[in-house]
Amino acid sequence: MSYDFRAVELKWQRIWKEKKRYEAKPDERKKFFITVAWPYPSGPMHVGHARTYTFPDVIARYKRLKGYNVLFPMGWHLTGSPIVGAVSRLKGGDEKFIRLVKEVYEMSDEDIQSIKEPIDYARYFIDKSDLGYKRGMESLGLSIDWSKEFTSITPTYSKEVEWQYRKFLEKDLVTVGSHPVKFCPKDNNPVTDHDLLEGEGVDIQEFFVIEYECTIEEETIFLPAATLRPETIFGVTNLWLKKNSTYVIAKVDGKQWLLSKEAARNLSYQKSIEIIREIDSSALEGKSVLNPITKESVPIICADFVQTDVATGVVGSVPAHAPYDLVALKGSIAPKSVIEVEGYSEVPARDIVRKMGIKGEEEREKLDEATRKLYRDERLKGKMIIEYRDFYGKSVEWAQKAIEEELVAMDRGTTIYEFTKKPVVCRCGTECVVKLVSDQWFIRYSDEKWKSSVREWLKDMSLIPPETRNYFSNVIDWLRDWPFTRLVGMGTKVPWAKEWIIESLSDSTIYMSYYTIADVMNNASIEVDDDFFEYIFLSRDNRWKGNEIAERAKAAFSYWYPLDYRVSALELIPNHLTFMIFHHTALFKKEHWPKGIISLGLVILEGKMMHSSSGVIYPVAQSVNDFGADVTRFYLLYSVEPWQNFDWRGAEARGIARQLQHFYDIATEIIDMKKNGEKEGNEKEHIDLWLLSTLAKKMDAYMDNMENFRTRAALQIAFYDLMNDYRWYVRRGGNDPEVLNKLLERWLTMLYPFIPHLCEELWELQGHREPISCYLEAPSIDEGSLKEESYLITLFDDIKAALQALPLEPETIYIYCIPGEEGMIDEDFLKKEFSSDVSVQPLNRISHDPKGRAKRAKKGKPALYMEGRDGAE
RNA sequence: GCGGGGGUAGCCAAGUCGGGUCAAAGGCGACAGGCUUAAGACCUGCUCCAGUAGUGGUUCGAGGGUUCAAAUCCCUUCCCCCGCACCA
Repeated sequence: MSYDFRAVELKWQRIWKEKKRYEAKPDERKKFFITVAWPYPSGPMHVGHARTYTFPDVIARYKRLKGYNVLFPMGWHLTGSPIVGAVSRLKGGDEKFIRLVKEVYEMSDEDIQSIKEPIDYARYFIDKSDLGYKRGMESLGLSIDWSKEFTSITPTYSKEVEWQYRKFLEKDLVTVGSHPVKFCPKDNNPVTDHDLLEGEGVDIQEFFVIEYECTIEEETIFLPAATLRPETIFGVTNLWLKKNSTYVIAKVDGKQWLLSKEAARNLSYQKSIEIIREIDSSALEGKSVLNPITKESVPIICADFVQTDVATGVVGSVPAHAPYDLVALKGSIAPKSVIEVEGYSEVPARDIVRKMGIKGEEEREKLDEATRKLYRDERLKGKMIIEYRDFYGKSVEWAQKAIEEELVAMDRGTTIYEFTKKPVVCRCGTECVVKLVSDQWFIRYSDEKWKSSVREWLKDMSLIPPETRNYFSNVIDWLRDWPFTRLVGMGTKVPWAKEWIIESLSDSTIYMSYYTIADVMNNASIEVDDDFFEYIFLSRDNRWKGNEIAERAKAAFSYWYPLDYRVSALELIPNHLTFMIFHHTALFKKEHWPKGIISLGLVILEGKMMHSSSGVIYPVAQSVNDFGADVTRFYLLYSVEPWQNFDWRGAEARGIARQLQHFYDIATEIIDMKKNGEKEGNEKEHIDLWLLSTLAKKMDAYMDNMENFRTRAALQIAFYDLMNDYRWYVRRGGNDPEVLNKLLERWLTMLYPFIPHLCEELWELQGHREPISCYLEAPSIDEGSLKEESYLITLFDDIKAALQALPLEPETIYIYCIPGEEGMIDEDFLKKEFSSDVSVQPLNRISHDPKGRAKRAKKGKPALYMEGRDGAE
């Protein structure tokens, strides 16, 4: 009978919803609380997301089978700028984006018209669109408790975020400082990589600026040379300015600097700059400047290769170690070596220029490469060879730091920021600059005390897969202060600085705690404050004590918390997952710190990365439509373990549909046998005992895998292994309806977490009134039947293998076995299987052995001899 | 550069921690046969090479080593993927 996946799935989804099957309330049972990263609904839900959410569903369903009271909730992450950006692109008539939205996201003109605010766009992808997340999750049959749904901008939740950050302020875990960002001068806003036309992935680099004093028209002017290698200051032979170019004299943080015109503009986003007058570089050629460290006087020289739009437009020249400088000087000034490095002569820059065959300063690509290579070698292996204080013999890295400190101390050094690659262009067409955002707030993850408490807790956490432990530990080590405030996007405002918004990763670190109380809060209309959270989370007595809402929330929190498992992605370990641990340790009592983290791998589509923005996606809605929810779920879990990367291939999904259909057919046959009352209550034969015993073994293995989240291994056992066992049973003549129904009962239970609709349906057809549960106890194991059957299977395989190498049709198969083993050989079965006569001859009763094969018989492995139909062997 | 993961038969992917039972699970694909009016459905078989007997040979990125024995342990080397922070 053809099984209608969709019809049955919709039926059960309706029943689950009507009976509120997955709404979890505290009770006397053991609890299991699992959460998964809430989606950011900025586009369609695709099969990659489907795996992320199906995996915890499988675990949740399994835990329910094991008798746990399970909470598996869901919410929506709306914080941040992409949704806001999408809406402005929609409204601004961005053609490329509108085409994507229409063709891939299936938005109609009306849909687009209806979107006025960012929240409308988010809502569209939550539950309005067929491709939306909530619909996708429901169509997959996820056992989510929707009564606890909320978003990251739900007002009461924002109150919790505010509480969290005020606590941080109190505990001195936040600090204010400055931070460089990519910035569009026209939009007057920071830009993210997604907002860029050009320059995606370009980094911001910190340059050190050395101020060289110079007297110009009787004024003291500083020439700020930007460099990545301040230690080479000992080898500076001259300064470079761009030939015939307009420079300016400007007041920068109280001092007079000479800057290129472009630099003055760019740097005005980092420092206070007041331009005094312009001056052409030619007017400065030949003047000399004072090296602040060596006190030497070196000349200013103009050259073409200087880029006025990079850094300051003033460059220190170190011909011994900088290929550009060496080439540009053309030997007019002798290089001064300051670093000695293995594999190079006294003037390393000359070596590499010769080796790479660089002819002139116009060969920029080669010069850039030479610069990179030389810098790497010198930094890694170089030693300082200058006689200055204790510098001689020290590493380049050490010297760099020492010089920086010294220059800063003598007020001749500072830092500026610059892109690693230019240009960086905003979507609006304007070239971006590096802006130094002052009064940017940071979370002080660098705090050693905080780090060590996180490290301590990490030891006790269950981390899946185990390799992630190391990863976490490294992340904790190199985690720096995190700027958590933004100027754009949706989110919660920083309570003490309302012009700032708390950015998306930073407002989602402890939201799991809110799930525990979300249903209470969703149905209450009260104004909460910090005290409220102090009371329910930390049991600090205050005016909320005795308040009905607060008491209910408190009870729910105490019951559900801590979080048992957080399900997320491998790529979130360097930020979100680690932040979560940090924040919990800082805010909650130790008994409420998260117990485990499962990090999932990514999903690719037919070998390609899926990106909603590129349109390379396979939406969940389509998969469910094409194959059904159970097939989609099964397929997402059967081929690799959750933490491995998964490649979605349509051809394989089709194969699964056939297999599940087949399973359905077998199951209904078994059910019909029972209905027809065939052979009820007979004494159990060997093969019946074998089936139940092997089933019991498989159940053990299944549970061992499920407990360790190896869903793939568990599913392989629960489906394919049992399918093979079933086939073998039937092949061996097994047909006891009672035994088969027992098998099916367990089979359905084991498969239920993976393909719940199909299992519920068959469970009902089998005549059960109650929902599937508690059928995970295995039948007893009859070791004897297992042993006997495996003897026969080995024999069967041997005969098959031998026959394969022979071109004959066997007339008689002679089997020579150790005396006593003959009882395990089912002659009738072998006769039937090989359409041949079978003669079993124990070694002490041999009657026919023309080739003397009997002597090859071993314990557990009989010897064989076969005679063909034509008389010939 | 730093950190993490990985390279297994036509493809995907187990196995590697705890060497042997590994020519190496499972799936997909291909092929053959069966069942059928027919089938993209199902069943059986087969898919490194050789073979008139359950076997032999050569394989697990490359090279070397340890061992009676290595896909599995050690060393060297090549290649691929991911993260490195304001992106959710």
